[in-house]
Amino acid sequence: MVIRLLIADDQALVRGALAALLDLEQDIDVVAQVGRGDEVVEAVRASGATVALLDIEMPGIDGIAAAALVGAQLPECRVLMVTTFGRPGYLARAMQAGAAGFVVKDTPAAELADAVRRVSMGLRVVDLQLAAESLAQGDSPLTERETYVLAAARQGGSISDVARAVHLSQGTVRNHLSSAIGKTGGKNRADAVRVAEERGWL
Amino acid sequence: MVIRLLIADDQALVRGALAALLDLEQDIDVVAQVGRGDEVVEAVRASGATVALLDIEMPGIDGIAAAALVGAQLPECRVLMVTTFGRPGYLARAMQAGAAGFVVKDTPAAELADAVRRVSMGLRVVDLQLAAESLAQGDSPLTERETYVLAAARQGGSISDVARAVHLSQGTVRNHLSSAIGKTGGKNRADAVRVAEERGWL
DNA sequence: CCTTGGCCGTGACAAACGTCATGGGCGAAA
DNA sequence: TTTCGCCCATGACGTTTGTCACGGCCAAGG
Repeated sequence: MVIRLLIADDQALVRGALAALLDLEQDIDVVAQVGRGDEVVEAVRASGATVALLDIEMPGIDGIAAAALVGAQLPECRVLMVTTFGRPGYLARAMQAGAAGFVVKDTPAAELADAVRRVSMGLRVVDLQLAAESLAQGDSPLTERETYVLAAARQGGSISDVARAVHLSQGTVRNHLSSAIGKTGGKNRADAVRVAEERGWL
Repeated sequence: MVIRLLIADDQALVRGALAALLDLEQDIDVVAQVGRGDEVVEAVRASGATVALLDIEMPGIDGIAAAALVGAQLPECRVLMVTTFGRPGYLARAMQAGAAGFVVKDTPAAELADAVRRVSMGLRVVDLQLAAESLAQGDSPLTERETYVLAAARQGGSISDVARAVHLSQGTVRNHLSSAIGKTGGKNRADAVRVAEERGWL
């Protein structure tokens, strides 16, 4: 049985290169390519793909959200996440969203086709080290609003800027940020943002 | 004449995929692949590559520094930079380092082989829009120490942390940072870091 | 020669920031 | 029902930060 594969990555060069790489395999057909997260579901439907290879960083919606949509609407299509950043939080969120596998972009190219095959057969594919880190670190301790406020503070504006952006009082914003700083162990707002990004909590 | 190509990218998956893509072309032979900047020169020498495809973000030394080394030691090998981030400052620095071309990773895959061929023939390949931005923005207005201090402040520590790291007085650090904030147009230290990174001034 | 500009430092001041205590409203769990 | 945690807000506090004015050192260039 030949695998019908969809590739989603925002970088056209990488997308095309991955397609070229995987098209060399006899048992894999690249039947669709998209560059935005919000085009994934429609493309899977139209192409009848049986496996979707999704990058996380994408315009529109990110790959994790796209994976959740695919899982909900087209469960016969299995999802393999592939991403640049091996952040443990990403793995956890991707699995929660129903992804069947998770591969980072610095795994050898030769293993990718195997990962696709395994996912296609219903197996799970995960990076062991990443899984360990993910377990060790656990879920995000950040509250919904804390995450939201921290994300809004990412661009680097003053408290009042953030407050305007999220429609909250300045005091409330400061409280949420203070709490986020405490939970991340950072010494700054900027530091907290950095840590949270690293952990995949944003 | 067949083109002997070296590919340097820290992400094995991308590296292999690009190799697969370009190996499909009759007039291109991928003769070497490396994952670190500091292995580029030796690999070019050993493989006799005539064109080097270099990513910028790499461990060891970055692609720009590697391009400078190749230009100095093996001028018969032309360099084509390929990078994720289309930062004008990167383009400027890459060209100063002797690169013959500059491609961002969201150009269509079909154009990459052409870019390689043009570079191989001695032509220059640059993204027009990026070149315009680069000219409009000009060189970094930041002073050497300002750049240094700003880079040290990147990790997100307090003034005293930065001061310790760069062996300067706290007051001096604040002056340099203030100046950098003014020149970047940022409203924060964090904001200034963000802007400077975007522009490729770090 | 003298001016210019980068570099380093000090001191002072206003604004922004991080922390804390406090309090009310709300939904979920015990 | 009561408790608990999250959410929102306020006010107060001490600290950090950003800005400015000022002075001294030094190398490059008019």
